[in-house]
Amino acid sequence: SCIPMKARTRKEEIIIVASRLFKEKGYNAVSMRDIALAMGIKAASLYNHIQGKQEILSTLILEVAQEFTLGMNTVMLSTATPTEKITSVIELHIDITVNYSEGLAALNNDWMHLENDDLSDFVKMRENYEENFRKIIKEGIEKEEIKAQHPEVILFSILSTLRSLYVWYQKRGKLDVNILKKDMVAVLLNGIVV
Amino acid sequence: SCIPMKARTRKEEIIIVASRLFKEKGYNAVSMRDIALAMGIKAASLYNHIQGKQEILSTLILEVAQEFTLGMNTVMLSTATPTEKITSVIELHIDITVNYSEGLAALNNDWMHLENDDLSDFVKMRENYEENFRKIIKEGIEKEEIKAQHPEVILFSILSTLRSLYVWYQKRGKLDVNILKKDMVAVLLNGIVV
DNA sequence: AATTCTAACTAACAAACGTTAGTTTTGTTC
DNA sequence: GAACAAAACTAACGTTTGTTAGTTAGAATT
Repeated sequence: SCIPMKARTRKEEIIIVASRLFKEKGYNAVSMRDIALAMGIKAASLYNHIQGKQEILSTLILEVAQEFTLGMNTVMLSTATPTEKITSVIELHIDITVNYSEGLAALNNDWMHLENDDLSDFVKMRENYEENFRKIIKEGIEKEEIKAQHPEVILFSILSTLRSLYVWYQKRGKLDVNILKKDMVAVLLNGIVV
Repeated sequence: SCIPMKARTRKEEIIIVASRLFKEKGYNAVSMRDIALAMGIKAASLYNHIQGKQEILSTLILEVAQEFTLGMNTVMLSTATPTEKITSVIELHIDITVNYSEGLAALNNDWMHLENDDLSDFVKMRENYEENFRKIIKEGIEKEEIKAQHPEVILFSILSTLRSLYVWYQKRGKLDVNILKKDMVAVLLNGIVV
């Protein structure tokens, strides 16, 4: 019933299967026995490959979080204009949505169930990411590329649209990525009214 | 430690306290003992006032869902232009965000943990709501008030921004509602670039 | 003063939880 | 075919879960 996809080790297989269940029901509503059942094995067997339930969650989330951090750093180091940078960030989000759909769901919905260093690391990465985005917008306002009003509302509006994208992307059955990128940039930057 | 707010019955008090916990940790991560502790009583005592954990969730979510349905119906029956209707829907979301912040969190994050009729009722209301929103946008395109491209992207973009609003609203410490409405409408309708 | 109602309590339940220990099966390498 | 590692198994553990049953203290009503 399950397509293991690109898993190379048994551990990765477990994480992929678990992430699919997490996406539908949330971390706390999925038991180790649920994951084992979806793998076709017993719950105890999972522990031959992973340390525990927490490890699945943190592996899943921190992998995606690092992808975001890496992408954002690349954008920040570029010499592009603010508008181009925003476009790049939008495209970054869409790329990650397409490639890490399940991990993204866990990142969005279950990050608060991370523990200890994993939790604080994640929160730090998230704050850093938002701060970089904020810088881009402010730079855009200074260079008069972006409207000089409500930078926080702009930041929030773009970010929450991008963060919800993973829900929508699969509901609308796998659109062409490049078309999606163009459309999203058009709507988010230029608005809606004629 | 808890401010009971506008609770009129003991049952409403429990639901308010529970909703605060749900908002932070999610439905499945909050136990009846957690709720009882926050109320300053024992878990078993909760059952003098409510039927079970599920009732808390469904009361919470369906109350807010009905608020949305009611508001949307009012908008649909009005003779306003499509742009005005979208503005009204944005304002509706902000009003509900301000007044039902905790219930909105449950609606967004834990609706899939509803059971039986509650679940199917909710899904139906949600689909209906989206369909009405879609009609408004299409009407706006026909009357050439709204850009004729990517109606689904427009729908998704506005909706996910509005749905995430409850997170932002409290993080940015209680902004003035009327200013927030104006800013949101400006950003969502007119876009970002100059 | 007796009764009823409300809302708390203690005690316990069966089920499900994450996890551990020790054992057996399976497939590969010498 | 013996030895080995990988990956499954059974059985059980101590907790926590939502919930039920029966009881009790205090306030309101009769």
